[in-house]
Amino acid sequence: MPELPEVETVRRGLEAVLLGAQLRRVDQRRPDLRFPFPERFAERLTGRIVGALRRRAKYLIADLDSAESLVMHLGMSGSFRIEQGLSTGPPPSGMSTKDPAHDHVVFELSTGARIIYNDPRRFGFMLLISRQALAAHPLLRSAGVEPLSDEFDGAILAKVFAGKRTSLKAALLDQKLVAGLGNIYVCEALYRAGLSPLRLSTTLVRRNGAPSTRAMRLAHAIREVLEEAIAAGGSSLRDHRTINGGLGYFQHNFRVYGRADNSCARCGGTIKRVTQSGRATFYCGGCQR
DNA sequence: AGTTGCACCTGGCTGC
DNA sequence: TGCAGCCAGGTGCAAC
Repeated sequence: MPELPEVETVRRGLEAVLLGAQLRRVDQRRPDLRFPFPERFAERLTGRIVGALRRRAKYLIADLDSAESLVMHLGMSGSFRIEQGLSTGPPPSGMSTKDPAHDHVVFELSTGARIIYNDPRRFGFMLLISRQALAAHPLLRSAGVEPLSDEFDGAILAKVFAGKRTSLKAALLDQKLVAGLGNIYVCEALYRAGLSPLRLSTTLVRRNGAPSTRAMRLAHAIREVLEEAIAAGGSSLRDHRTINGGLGYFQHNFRVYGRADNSCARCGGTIKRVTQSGRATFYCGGCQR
């Protein structure tokens, strides 16, 4: 599930129930996810009030009234769901009852709602970082430009691509260059921009460092695909769902991802699947150059 | 220093 | 039906 649009969708869903709420009880059900939980994790959270829920790159950041922030990453398979107080009996039809074996953290709120973090593969993690140290923390400090920020444009892309020896695919997946893109949205953005994922990233930079028109096209495509995905509630692959148990819809708008051997809607060419640095890349050999 | 490949983990799907 | 093998949204780190 979780690239930028999915994390943003989760943020919006959680914000609605979390903002201003007190964490009445925190149930940490195992010692670690990808990393060990922080020392006295539940204790440091219990009684705290959430003042803001932000996103930076693929991280969710909950600012607490204790001068610490809870930083969360969903990894590959992490998800949250919200249960309102009365959770006895069967769930409403159409809502998933995720397997409780992978419910690793349960936050009980003063409002009676429960927020449950589920993560089968346990590639996600949670950290507690003092707000003062937050900006300087390696995870956040090294994160690249936010693709939905005002400053994001072709010129920024040209700047971060300059001197790189890698393909566009690898460069866009590098969180230190552009924050929040993952395998799906990199494939989709490159398709929309008509650029081959195999192309060297430096070919989007003019000799004087200025962005080429390709760089501007790519910046536009990235912003567009992310905004559309967020508007659709993100993508729901496999069993991933939004906070309320509903599905995101953007997966129906994939134009190349997961569509190997289908024909391209733009040029009629055949969509290819290749492997780049160990990950599947989908693109149209006909119209992506 | 910059890049690539592997490891981390579980579950779902495919094909024999 | 059973099961081995492969694949998956991410990312840190070891190895070139």
